[in-house]
Amino acid sequence: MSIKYNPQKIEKKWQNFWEKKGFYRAQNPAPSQKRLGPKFYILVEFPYPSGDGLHVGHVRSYTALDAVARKKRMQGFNVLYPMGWDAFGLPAENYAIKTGIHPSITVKKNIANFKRQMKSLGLSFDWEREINTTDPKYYKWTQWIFLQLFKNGLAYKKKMPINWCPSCKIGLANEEVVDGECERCGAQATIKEKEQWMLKITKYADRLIKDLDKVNYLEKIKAQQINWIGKSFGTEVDFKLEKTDKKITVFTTRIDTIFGATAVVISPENPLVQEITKKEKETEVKRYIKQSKQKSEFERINLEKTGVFTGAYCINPLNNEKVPIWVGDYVVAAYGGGAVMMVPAHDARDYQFAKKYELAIKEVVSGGDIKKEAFTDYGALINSGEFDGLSSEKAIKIITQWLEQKKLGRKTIQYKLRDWVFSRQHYWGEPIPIIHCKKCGQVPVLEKDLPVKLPFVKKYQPTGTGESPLAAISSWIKVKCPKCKGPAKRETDTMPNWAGSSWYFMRYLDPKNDKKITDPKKLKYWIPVDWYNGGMEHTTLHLLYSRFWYKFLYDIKVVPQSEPYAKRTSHGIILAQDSRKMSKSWGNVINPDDIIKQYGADSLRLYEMFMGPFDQMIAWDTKGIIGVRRFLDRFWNLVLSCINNKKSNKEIQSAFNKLIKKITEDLDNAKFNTAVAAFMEFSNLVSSNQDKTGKDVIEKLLILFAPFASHITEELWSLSGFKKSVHLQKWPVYNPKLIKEEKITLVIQINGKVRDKIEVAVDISENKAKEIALSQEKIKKWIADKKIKKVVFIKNKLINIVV
RNA sequence: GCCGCGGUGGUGGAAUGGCAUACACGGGGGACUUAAAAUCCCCUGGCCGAAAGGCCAUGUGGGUUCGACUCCCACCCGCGGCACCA
Repeated sequence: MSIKYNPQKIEKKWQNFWEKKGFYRAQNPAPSQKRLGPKFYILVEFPYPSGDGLHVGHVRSYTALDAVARKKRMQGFNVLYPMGWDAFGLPAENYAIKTGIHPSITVKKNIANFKRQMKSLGLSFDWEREINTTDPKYYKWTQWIFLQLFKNGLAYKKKMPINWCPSCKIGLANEEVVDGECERCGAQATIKEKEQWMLKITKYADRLIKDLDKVNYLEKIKAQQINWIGKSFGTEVDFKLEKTDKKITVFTTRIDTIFGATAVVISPENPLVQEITKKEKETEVKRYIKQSKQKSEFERINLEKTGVFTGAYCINPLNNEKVPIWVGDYVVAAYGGGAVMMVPAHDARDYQFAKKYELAIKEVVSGGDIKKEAFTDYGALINSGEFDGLSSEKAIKIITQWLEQKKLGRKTIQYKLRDWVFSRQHYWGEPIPIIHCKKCGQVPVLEKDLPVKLPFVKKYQPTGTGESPLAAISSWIKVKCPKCKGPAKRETDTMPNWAGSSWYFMRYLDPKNDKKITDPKKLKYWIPVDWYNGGMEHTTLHLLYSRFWYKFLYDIKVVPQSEPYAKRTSHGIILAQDSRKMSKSWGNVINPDDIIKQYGADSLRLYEMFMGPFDQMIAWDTKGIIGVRRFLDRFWNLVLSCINNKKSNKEIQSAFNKLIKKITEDLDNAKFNTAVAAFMEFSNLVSSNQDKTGKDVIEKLLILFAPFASHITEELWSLSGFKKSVHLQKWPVYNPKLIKEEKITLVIQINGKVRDKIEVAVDISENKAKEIALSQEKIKKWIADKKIKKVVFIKNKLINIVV
């Protein structure tokens, strides 16, 4: 064995070679390129280029899908596998506050590092299409989409509670609030009302659920999205206020229990509170509302349910009973109108509330023991007048119809999904392209004036008023109103992190187009993304947001389909060796650079695919990577010792054809771990049959293995004397004839237990098999003088003799 | 509480109705070496047995089936998501 496997020596060489040759550039369709082959668009989530560099979790997703991309190219597909940078975000801004270094400089540095790391892994990204969300040429189009949303009435401003740190005097993003405290200074975070830009995602709630039928996402992803949107069918009922024409409308999914409603409870935020509260109760109610405003989210949810009587009453439309109206902060303001009917006998929360305030508990559905606890199941109605005896299911239908006829209620659908809070009071984000004019109101920036560039500032410190740092740059703020040319002011809020990533997959198709967001022809050719992989944590935010934007773009005829991603998978996170999360503070972070340096990129790639099922969480184990490296060493020697042999024998050929089948299928099904295991298994077979394995199989084996270990295969391929890259070879196709066995091992069972195995010709008949089986010494012993009751024969698998 | 996923050797895991424990790690033994590392070869679920062989074992308890890790029912445990959503 003359040459030794030395990844450090060969990997860089081939990475440079591939880059120079431009193998991985996707071809856009043009009239002259008729024979491009079918397209295949593979997308992995682009990273936020943090100062910490690439995480082994990124590597897991990128290398697995890199293997898929490489295989698809070899199968003749025109593959697009792009990469870019989701570079707006708080860490860069916080770093700027600390050091005064502009975020764009930090980001540039981090991107260079990420890119170097990705290249050192031998990933086949098409770097010609690299995008960066903080590039004005990119965010011009993010702003453009916002303008379309605004013009179509889907972007609006509304007073919303935001997290506020009274010590830093700054609005906090949800992720900056840890256990109710400000992440920076540890002060108790409070709530502050502020005007916020909102996007009307709720308008798309139903379609976002329904269209999941059209796509191939992992079931758990679909389930989580459906859950998050939270569609529920129910009834709205109007409770007339006593002695007025006003009414309170409540939402319920259990209209069958309305005869048991002993109070109506409205949330403290409900504007009706002021209107209805009786004089004598005013101080008490005001005090209560003030108190609940000071409560943290945690307190509101976990402490005892509380409330206060307003002194007012309304009328239950079913039985005309007088029902007291209470204010309670356990009622969610933003859901179902912020008002509920309280049915203590049949709702656990209402039961608790009623016990505390000694309100009546009236049983109207039989089946439980309401002295002990609320009965929340369906049952037969009692104490419900003309509806007595009906089942809950029927009563829900009939009572709703009754209400509809009398115009006192209606069937309705509620969603848990809320509109998307789209404003951030931060510097490092896309400026929202709106101009405020005293005369004309909110005026969109003219499209020809896009992008609204983020101005350079000297101070990134928060302003203390809750406005973004942009509010301090008067020269930037002062503009002419595009409509009336009068003096006006720019919007100073910026967009959230999620903005740039909500449409980035479109820009890869046409990254340099400055006339259009993307050429429609290219959209038509490439979209949908054929396979999108990313983290489970993005299911309910990024994935949903981007589907929403895409559907909107479809509605305004910018894109040709209504769903952007045909298939979505998710990789499990990689924990540290100690099974905790990798974190700098724990000191258990694995840096891909170190692994590559020590074991080579191919070992890292292969290990991350081999470590366990792709979608499952798993702990890092450095022992495992040593095992993979050992395998590569053996593989190297094996190839070199067999590559000049003549022809493989039947057994090897048959095993190899099975391997082709397995690898092809496993890659399509994201079963990377078993694919790698199959390579190991086949190598073990070759290892003990070296003289029977020839170049016919070895050459194809290199091709088959190239998507996984892209460097070692390229080196061995070239050592074998080939000039053209292994990655430009055709993907092997298995020969069904060679896969078919001539002989099989037939399992003989007695009463379902394996007692013997025999080698027989394939497709042996039942009678023949039975004859042979019964003649086996071992089997004779088991049967002895017992009577054979039944014989089950499964062709080419087993024969089971029941005695 | 609701939704989803999972529970298999000492460890990561394989097998979705038909040979349980592939592949790898770790462990044990041997070869090579003055020695060690590396490498190579053999063994490695538990129990009984000298061996042949047998019995037991896929979270627990039932069921369906000639046959169950796999399907059905009930339960226990772990993980992830949502959660005062009426």
